[in-house]
Amino acid sequence: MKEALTKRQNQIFEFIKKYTIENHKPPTIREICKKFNFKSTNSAYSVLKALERKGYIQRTNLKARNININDFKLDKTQIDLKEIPLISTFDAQNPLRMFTNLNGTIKLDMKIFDTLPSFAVEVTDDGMQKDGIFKGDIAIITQSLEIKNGSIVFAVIKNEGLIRHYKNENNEIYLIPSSRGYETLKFKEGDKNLWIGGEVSFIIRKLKR
Amino acid sequence: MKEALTKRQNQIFEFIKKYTIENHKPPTIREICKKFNFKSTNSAYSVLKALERKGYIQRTNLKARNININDFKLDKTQIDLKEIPLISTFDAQNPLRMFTNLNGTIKLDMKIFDTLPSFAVEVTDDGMQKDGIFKGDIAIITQSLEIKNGSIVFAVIKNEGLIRHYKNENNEIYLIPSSRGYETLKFKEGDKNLWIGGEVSFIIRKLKR
DNA sequence: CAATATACTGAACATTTGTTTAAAAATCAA
DNA sequence: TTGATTTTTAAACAAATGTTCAGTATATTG
Repeated sequence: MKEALTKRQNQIFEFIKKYTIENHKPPTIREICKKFNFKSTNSAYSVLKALERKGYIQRTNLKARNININDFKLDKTQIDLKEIPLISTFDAQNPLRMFTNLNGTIKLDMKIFDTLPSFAVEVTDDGMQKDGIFKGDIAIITQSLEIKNGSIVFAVIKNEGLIRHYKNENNEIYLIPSSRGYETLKFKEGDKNLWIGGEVSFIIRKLKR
Repeated sequence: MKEALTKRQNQIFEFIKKYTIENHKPPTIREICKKFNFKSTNSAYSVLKALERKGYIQRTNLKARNININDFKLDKTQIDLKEIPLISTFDAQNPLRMFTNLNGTIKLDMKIFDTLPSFAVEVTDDGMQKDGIFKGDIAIITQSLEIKNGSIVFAVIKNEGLIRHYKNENNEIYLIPSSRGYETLKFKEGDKNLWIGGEVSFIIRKLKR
């Protein structure tokens, strides 16, 4: 169990968490000072040292904005929402166009959906049923640079969107379903007809009715 | 419509997004240089200027780690949101007690979660895997007066919570799993050891990692 | 072709940001 | 009360980080 925080330490810790969630980066020491009307940077600095000693944050000396919050994902006090587009039209050749013709947006509670999602899309077939992903589910997609083999991705092929397992081998991209009755698709890397939107980070399914 | 990015600009833009997602803060210019083996900070710097001019990022002069990705804007309005408790202890004899010892709350966007949910609970076993409900999923429960046979319900038996199919026949309540290896449970109607919390209206599953 | 944008290097410079030291006041527990 | 810890101020310094200028090379476009 971590050592308890003083009132001031907790105030500053909460501020750091809130700032980080809202701004996608931690505050500088001087920004903390401004928030709490500190006249000296050492006011905030010494509290940071205490927070680090007690195990709430980790820092690297001399690096700007280098407060790393421990157990960031277990945080239950913060309520923060991110609004992401729900896309409904698909265009592999021009992915940006998909974001101009939306089916509205969804607000997600970042306490639960904690991977900086990029957009949402409705699952259009049962090709991944074996993985518990069904037609009609809403898939939350997180864009990432490197996608590992085996990851479940959202792919756009021409004007169709699909959820499939991803495999890249010898510059060939395979989109592999998990259920029978669906074909594995094969593409050359760089094929303009294929756009990998990102990894599926969450599934939301409506059950009732 | 945003102006298209060059290959290099896109590489760097993707790197910034990935870094930000993984580190909860944007990279410094020198960190970008290191990633791409640039010898001069201006190599990255000039690309940042291009990304800003094309509307993909926003920056503030002279601030460390001040790349703001335009897609990542958080929304703080609370319209159409409902906050529900996430329960983690179970007590069939005294259900109200479960709501005093919470594991926090979740905010749901009522555009998606549109059935007046009552509370949320983590799925504790794989007894409903055939229905695509896995251990670790978050189940959103909606209380309702009439529960039809076949509905998927959240039931509390003594001090344990379960997701099962519901069946009421001849004043006997059956809790039926969908996967092999799990037993059907049978109760007399009115049994104090059983509390039906409501129907499962949504399932949220984290996939990545 | 010329003009323009992109992609980089190199070196200095400016500003922000983190760090240290010294000290005073406030708080809290023994 | 006494002593330890916390909180805060103040000032100077060190390091990181962003910015600018000058220049080369390559591709792209009209």
